[in-house]
Amino acid sequence: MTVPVRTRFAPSPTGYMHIGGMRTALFVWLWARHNHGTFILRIDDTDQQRNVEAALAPIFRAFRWLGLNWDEGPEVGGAFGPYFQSQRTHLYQAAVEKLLAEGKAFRDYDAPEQVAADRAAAEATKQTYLNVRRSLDLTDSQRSQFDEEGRPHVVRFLVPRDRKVAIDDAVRGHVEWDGALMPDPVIMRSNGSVLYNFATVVDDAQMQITHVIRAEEHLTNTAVQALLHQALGNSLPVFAHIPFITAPGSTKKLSKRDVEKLRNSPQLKKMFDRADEVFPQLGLGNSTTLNPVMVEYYERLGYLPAGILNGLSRLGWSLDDKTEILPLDTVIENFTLDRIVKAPAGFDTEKLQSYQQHWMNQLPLDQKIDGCLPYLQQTKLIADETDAVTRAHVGRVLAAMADRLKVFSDILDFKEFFVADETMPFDEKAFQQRIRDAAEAPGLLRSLREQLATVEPFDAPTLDALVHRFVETNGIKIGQIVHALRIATTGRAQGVGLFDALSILGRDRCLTRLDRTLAAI
RNA sequence: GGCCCCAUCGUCUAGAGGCCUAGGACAACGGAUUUUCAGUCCGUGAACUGGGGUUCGAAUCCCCAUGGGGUCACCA
Repeated sequence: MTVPVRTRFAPSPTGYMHIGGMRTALFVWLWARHNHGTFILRIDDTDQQRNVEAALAPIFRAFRWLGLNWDEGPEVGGAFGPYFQSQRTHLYQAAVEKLLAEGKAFRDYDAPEQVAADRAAAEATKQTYLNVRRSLDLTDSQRSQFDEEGRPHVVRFLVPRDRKVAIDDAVRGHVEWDGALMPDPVIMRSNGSVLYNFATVVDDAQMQITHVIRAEEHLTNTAVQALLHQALGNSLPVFAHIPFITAPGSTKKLSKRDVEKLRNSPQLKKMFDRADEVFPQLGLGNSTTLNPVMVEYYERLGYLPAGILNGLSRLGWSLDDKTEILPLDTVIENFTLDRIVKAPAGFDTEKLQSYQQHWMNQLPLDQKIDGCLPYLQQTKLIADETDAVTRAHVGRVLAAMADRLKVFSDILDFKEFFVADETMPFDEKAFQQRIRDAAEAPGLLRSLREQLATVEPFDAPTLDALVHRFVETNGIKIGQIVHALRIATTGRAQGVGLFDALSILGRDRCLTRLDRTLAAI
């Protein structure tokens, strides 16, 4: 009989979802889905923050955005709740009592200063620090006296120092530690609350977690946790420690602080700059409020879940020797723990970008429109109420943009199709170079304007033919007119295909803009 | 420093003794296409950390060294 797989991800309410944490969560989720098992979300809020709800919102938001649904946890409930550690104290208390009663844990009355001194002494002599078990030698009367005095104490788990602990990690293989080298960990504070390392063990057992999949930094904790499970009479879950993600161009774990330090690295600079360009327009702050370690950065910039998921899946995992493009279904079907790479993976934002581009290019036009409309609305480039005409216009712009749309917010780089003709800004430098400084440009534009006024129909192929004929008739090179025409009608030196741009704008708007240009020379 | 983990192109990775004169992707570089930009197509350069074993044969197994990293709280 095989036991149904139950996995969990246990975030603490930090106020944002870390992209590396998201990768871990994805792997945990993937393993559950691959096995048709259960994925549980459990909130590690043992250190009682003030505003758990607000700090949790971005985390739930990230899961929802990527479509990583949880089967048990906050908001959905489940048979093993509550799913907030802060509401499970009775379970922890009971477990502590049990260990105490069985002599597997003890009350430690040593003052914190005493413990610190012990530690310092060990360090001074370069010895492995082991807590001194003074309280174990207390007589019963001394102990009851201490309790009567209300002397503060912690509860420590009594590590069996005469043996080793070992686990068979699903990604790292056999790992073992020597109990003789492990200090007795505090499992309950003097205020009666328990520590994470202990709560996790109690929760994993009570929630019948079969696979503890988490980041590598927890590997060391596992020694204590395995011992604790044994002491509590639990069977051991399968552990799988996946490597963390390193910051781009670094060998160190990707952290929020790290990324701030790297904001001027070649790779990340673009990401920060883009945030500073786009987020202010949307009223979302800037690269300080939302940076590339946060999942929300990608969501707000208009990345696709498929792109992020593909990128995250390939960070420390691969299907085979050549498949890069992976729809989620394919990953679910093929995801196994033994294919997780043991070494840390560098977070490569450019590769992420390439997955994103692929998935964006796959997206049907209609969905591109849906994705872009909110950006145009939030920046007042179009009205909040979109009618069919607006929708069609956005569709034409997007069709012309083609591969130029990498993320939805890129639509904001093509404002020329949405701003009023009378106030459309001109790129001054380009205007100077291609129109004012190009001796023949004004005359050519004037004469071309006459032909544009009457040409029928006003569509891209016709305009294309018209301009080429114009070039021939006037004995000029095409470069002598297209640049000027582009700047005159769109205000910019770059953009979509010129004739697409003209036809999208339509005759009237083109003429108006041309007139403005001619008047500005 | 103790304990633990890790080690293939710049980066993500394939590789579980002969299929490897080490494959793919991103990035880089060169060329082609082009009215700009984006793209597309073709091509180029680029790696098994070092040293010992084991073996007929090692990127693959073992040992040592080196390097990188994680962790050592009444944080999670």
